[in-house]
Order: sequence, then C-alpha cells, then structure tokens
Amino acid sequence: MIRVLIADDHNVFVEGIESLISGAPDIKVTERCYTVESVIERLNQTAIDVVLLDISFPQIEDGLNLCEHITRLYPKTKVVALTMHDDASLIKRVVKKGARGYLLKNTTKVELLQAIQTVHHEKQYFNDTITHILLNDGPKTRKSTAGAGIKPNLTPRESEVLTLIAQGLTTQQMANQLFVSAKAVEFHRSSLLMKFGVPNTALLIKTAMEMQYID
Amino acid sequence: MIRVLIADDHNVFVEGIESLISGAPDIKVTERCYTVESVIERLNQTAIDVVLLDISFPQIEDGLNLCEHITRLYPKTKVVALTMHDDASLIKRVVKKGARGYLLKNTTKVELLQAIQTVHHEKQYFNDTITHILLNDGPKTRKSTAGAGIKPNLTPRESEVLTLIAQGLTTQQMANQLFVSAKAVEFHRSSLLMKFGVPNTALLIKTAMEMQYID
DNA sequence: AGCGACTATAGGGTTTTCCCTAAATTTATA
DNA sequence: TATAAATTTAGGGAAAACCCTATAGTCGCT
Repeated sequence: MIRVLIADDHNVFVEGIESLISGAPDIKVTERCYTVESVIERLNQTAIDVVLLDISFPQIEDGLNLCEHITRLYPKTKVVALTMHDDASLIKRVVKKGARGYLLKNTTKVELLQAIQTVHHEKQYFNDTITHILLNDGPKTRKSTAGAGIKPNLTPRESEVLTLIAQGLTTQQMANQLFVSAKAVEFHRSSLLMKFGVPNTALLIKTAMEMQYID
Repeated sequence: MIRVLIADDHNVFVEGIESLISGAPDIKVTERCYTVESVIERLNQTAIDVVLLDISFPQIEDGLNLCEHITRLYPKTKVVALTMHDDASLIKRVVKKGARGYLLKNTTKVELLQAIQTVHHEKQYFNDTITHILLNDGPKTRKSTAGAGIKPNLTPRESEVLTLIAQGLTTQQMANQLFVSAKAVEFHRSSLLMKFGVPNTALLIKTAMEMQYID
C-alpha cells in the first residue's frame, strides 16, 4: 500500500485528486495538508511514501523550498510536483530540488496513478510532454540524470582521483600527490559524483566498488 | 631504497644519525634539514619515505606542528619522532599528530634502522620502553590504535548507521530515519571510524565492504 | 550496589566536502 | 582548422563531516 500525502491549498483540487486515486487498490491518500507547516508536521509524525505537492503552495518559492526540505530530510519519501505551469526553467528547478516526478494539473487519472507508482519504485516519472520541454531547452540537461545502473566512462584523471579517494585521502592530500591544486581535485571528485549519480563520496565508493572500478 | 629526510637543528646529531644509517643497504639519507621551512620546501619538491624528526625543533610546539603538517599533507611520508624526552604525555601528543614511530635519542643503530623499515611498511614502531610508558599511564590509550586488519565488533546501532551511510544518507537523514538526534548519529559514525581505524567515511565504506560488513 | 557497555544528547570548533559559476590551456579528433 | 573533450585553476558559499569534551539514562552482569 502506497501512502500518499496531498499538499495543496486548493480544497477543490485536493478533493479531485483524491477521487481520482480512490479507484486504485494499492494507493491510499492518508494525509491532506493545506499549509506548509502542516506538511512538515505530518511528515515528522507519519511515514509517507509519496507527496503530491502543488508547487504554488502558496507561492512557487514556498513549494520549491518545501520540496527541498522533504527530499533532504526524508529521502525515502518521494515528491511528485503538481502545477499548472509548463515552462522548462521551472521544471528544472523542481527537479533540482529533488522531485521525482512532474505533472501538469490537467493530467489524467491513468498518468497520475502511474506517476505515483513509478516514483515509489525509486524511478523518475516524466511524461512525453515534460521530457520534450526539457530536451528542447539548451545543453543544461544533466548528462546522467537517470544515472542508475549505467557504467560511466571515466577519464584517466578521474580514475586516479577515484583510486586516491578510495585510499582515504583528502582533497588536499590528493592535490599534493598529483601536483595539482585542490580545486582541480575537487572538480574531478565532483565529476565522479555526477557521473555515478551519487550524492556523496560514501556512496561513490560503494557504487564504484560494486561496478568494479575499485579493487 | 627508503629515502630518509633528517630534520634536526643540531648538526652533530644529523651527522651521527647519518653515519649510523650509512651501513644499511636499503636506506639512504637523501635530505638534511636544519629549519622547519626547509623541511616543508624539500617535501614539496622531493618524494620522501621517512622523516626522522627532532620534536624539539627548535621548540616542542614547532616539532608537533611540523609533524602534523607532514602527516596531513603527505600521508605516504612516515614520521619517526626523535627526542630526549620520555614522558608519556609527549609521546601521546606526538602520536596524535600522526607520527608512526618514537625513538629516544639514545637509541641504538639496530633500533633506528628497524624503526625506519617498520614505519615504511605502514606499521608503527614503538619499542618496549615506549610501550611500557604508554601502558602505565591511565586509560587514555586508544582501544584500536593499531587497528589494521582486525574485525571490530559492532553494536546494533553502529551496524544500522553503517548500513545507512552505505546507502548515501547524510547524518540528518539518518537521524530522521532512526528518530534520534543528529548528534547521536554523529557519535555512532565516529565510533565506526575509530573501530575500523579509518580517517573518513570513504575509507570506512571501502573497508567495511572488504570485511563483509556491507553487502 | 557497582561496573561496564550501549545509547543519546549537547555545545563548540575546525576541516572537508559539495555546489555554483567561470575561464584558460591542452589534446584529440572530425 | 574548427570543435569537442579533458584538464586545470579560481572564488565564494553552504552543508556536511569530523573532533573534542561532557553528561546521563538504560541495561545486564557481578
């Protein structure tokens, strides 16, 4: 059973979403929140699998902040952004804040249920419309946004840095060893995190070992 | 060939050390430094395996700082502390600053050569006298100072935290998940680092995986 | 009742990591 | 020779990790 929290300050809309979901056997709306504060409070008290979050809640900035807050503090809880806006820059900002899905408010019942199930299974949900918007908007689209399971090709330097990180060296120590600046090392470390699609060195090491880059 | 740098402001002593070492086939004194500055400069230009460091160089604080500097920036370079003092507190301070060996200035040739070779092979060198001084001085002696290769026994909580770190969670996220404070999680993380004898989470993950605590 | 291991918490501080943006140089390659 | 990929450096800023000391409650064992 997927536990869903609806965060929207429009009563009518909450009702609508809930009725759409009511048909699904494995999804249940367990919480309805009309303010940012109540969302934070609820998450602190109850385990929630998916949050359907109106990004204009009540203002766009509030929604983005709340989205960031949720994904930072409760990584198990997935956020699907709901909004009436369909511009690329907003979608990107939302994704950057950790949302796993993005739906326009004129979405269908099928799409809504599918999005909930998809994000709950650790995947991202973006329909064709959203994907199209993202793709047709310059080169800023992350190389490895999907990032799961694919083996990144490392540059020679990146491999070196990866090996040194796995030896427990700090950035400064690596810099001394490679005879480059700390900033250069930082750059390679950052590239590694991006290529492997991980948030920190701990998971980088684990992932790299599993993928046989180390050992 | 083990490259040795002697750091001492007493000319006579440098000469003495050098003549003692001259007999060894696999050890070579490549640098002699009479000031802190020259040590730093040399290390930046030349690869050194072992530094024989007079802790009173010229004052105790200077030697300790230099020792810390070397071990922090050049972890491959091992430091053997040389001094005339034999009090426990100083020994501990030196070890805390990263020295891998501690010799009194009335040491023998055999001991000197053995100390150089031992620390160069990633091990620590403390003779019976030093060990005795450390043991007979209260409970402050670290539980796992040696730490290499032995499998630590983890408490239930430590195991949990280790697993969560390996999943890439931050301290705050773990705290939320375990319903405890961030400080509590920090404590367990710190215990893990100590028990495994590693300096950071990157090496913690690698070591824990190799020892089959993870996966 | 006392001891030790485990757990949790706190305050304060330093270092390191991580993120963002930006730009110059080299090297390979189409 | 453009173009792209790789490497290097930089500055600033926010978050996280790391280190230290100190207290305190719980539990099991002696």
